[in-house]
Amino acid sequence: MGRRKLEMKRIEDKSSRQVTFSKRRSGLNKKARQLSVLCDVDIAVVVFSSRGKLYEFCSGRTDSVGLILSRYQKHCLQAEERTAREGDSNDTGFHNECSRFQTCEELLQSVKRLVEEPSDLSVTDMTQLEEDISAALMHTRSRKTQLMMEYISTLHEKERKLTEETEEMKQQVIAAKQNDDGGGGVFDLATNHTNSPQLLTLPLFKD
Amino acid sequence: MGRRKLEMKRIEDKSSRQVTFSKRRSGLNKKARQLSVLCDVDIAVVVFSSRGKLYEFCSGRTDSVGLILSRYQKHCLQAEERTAREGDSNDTGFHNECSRFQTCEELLQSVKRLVEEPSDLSVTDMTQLEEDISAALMHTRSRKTQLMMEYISTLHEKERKLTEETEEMKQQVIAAKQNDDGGGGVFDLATNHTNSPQLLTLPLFKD
DNA sequence: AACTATTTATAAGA
DNA sequence: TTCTTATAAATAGTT
Repeated sequence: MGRRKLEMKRIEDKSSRQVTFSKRRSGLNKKARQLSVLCDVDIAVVVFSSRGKLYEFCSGRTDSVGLILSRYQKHCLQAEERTAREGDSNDTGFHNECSRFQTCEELLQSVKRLVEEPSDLSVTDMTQLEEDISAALMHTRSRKTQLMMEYISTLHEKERKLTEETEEMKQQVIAAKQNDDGGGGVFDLATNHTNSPQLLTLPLFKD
Repeated sequence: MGRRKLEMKRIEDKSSRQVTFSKRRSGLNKKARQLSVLCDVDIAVVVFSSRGKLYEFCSGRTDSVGLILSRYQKHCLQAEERTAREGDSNDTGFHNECSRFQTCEELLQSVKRLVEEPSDLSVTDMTQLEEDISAALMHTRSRKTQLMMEYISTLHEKERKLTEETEEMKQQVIAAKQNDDGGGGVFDLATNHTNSPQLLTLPLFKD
């Protein structure tokens, strides 16, 4: 759409590539916003320009790319776990690759044994063990990062709510003060039940 | 664009909402693909339908939403780091412990060389390299965790302050209210604001 | 940044 | 669902 049809390949002229980027990026965001509103869905769009600059969009319902992304990660991990379980249903334990260790516990004990008593296991065995441990480590790390990101998201949300509440309070104080001055017929008793949004408990790093 | 202009609000009819979702989602992906090709950028799009189903798109250059998202997280953390240490600009290098590689760049290039051209380096050399890389990885990880913990601390602090402020406000409102008690009727004007939850934008890792 | 000639996307209908 | 088509929307090149 435009004066002529564009070939679908990288625009070589830097300047017009920049212009097209700007126009089409806003177009993409518009489309994303429309889709999210019309169809009632959550959308996040992340763009990295060739020079590494970050552009992001996300639908208003969540209003945080990070929130959608942590949801994405959670979704992926769950899918991963599902397929892992499908693969062989007798493996109740930790993950696919960990062929010989049913549980994390078991793995750790094996490692301990190997460290303590010089075993007669072959290099192949050790390689397998190395891979198992490495896989477990990867899994742990990814979960750790995911949990931290989620936790940060909840903190952001809390911050938002508290800021909101404080703003509200300020408004009320101003209103109340004005009532004192004028002595007129407007009063404010609302603060007793000012929807205090239950922000107190804060479980650190517990799912 | 269609037989008639659509209002920009949720389509109530479930069936046509589904049809529109399908059409517009593919449209959005097409737009994203075009933008990525024409302007040579990386794009990830994540959509969660209202029933929690995940749809994802990402540009072919990376071919992994996860990759782009981890880049997103990295970007955010770096931004956080920058703002966190506005003061001390004397630490120019990458890490302390990594003995032979001054910069991350240098280390990565060395590794690349070793992978590309079958080198004549000895096992000892490779072991050293392995240890260097491992050290860099450790360093990176520990720094990442440290930064996230610091960030969480600042969020906790913020939360504390906001809670405090809110408490104070409540006291003020109560005090103001008591001054009014002599007056006649009791009215409540405050709930007007209370009921508008006003979802504001909350940039993750910027502040 | 605005303006159009065109192309493209898509809402409704088949 | 898939295709068709009238119409709305996006945008390439221009000013």
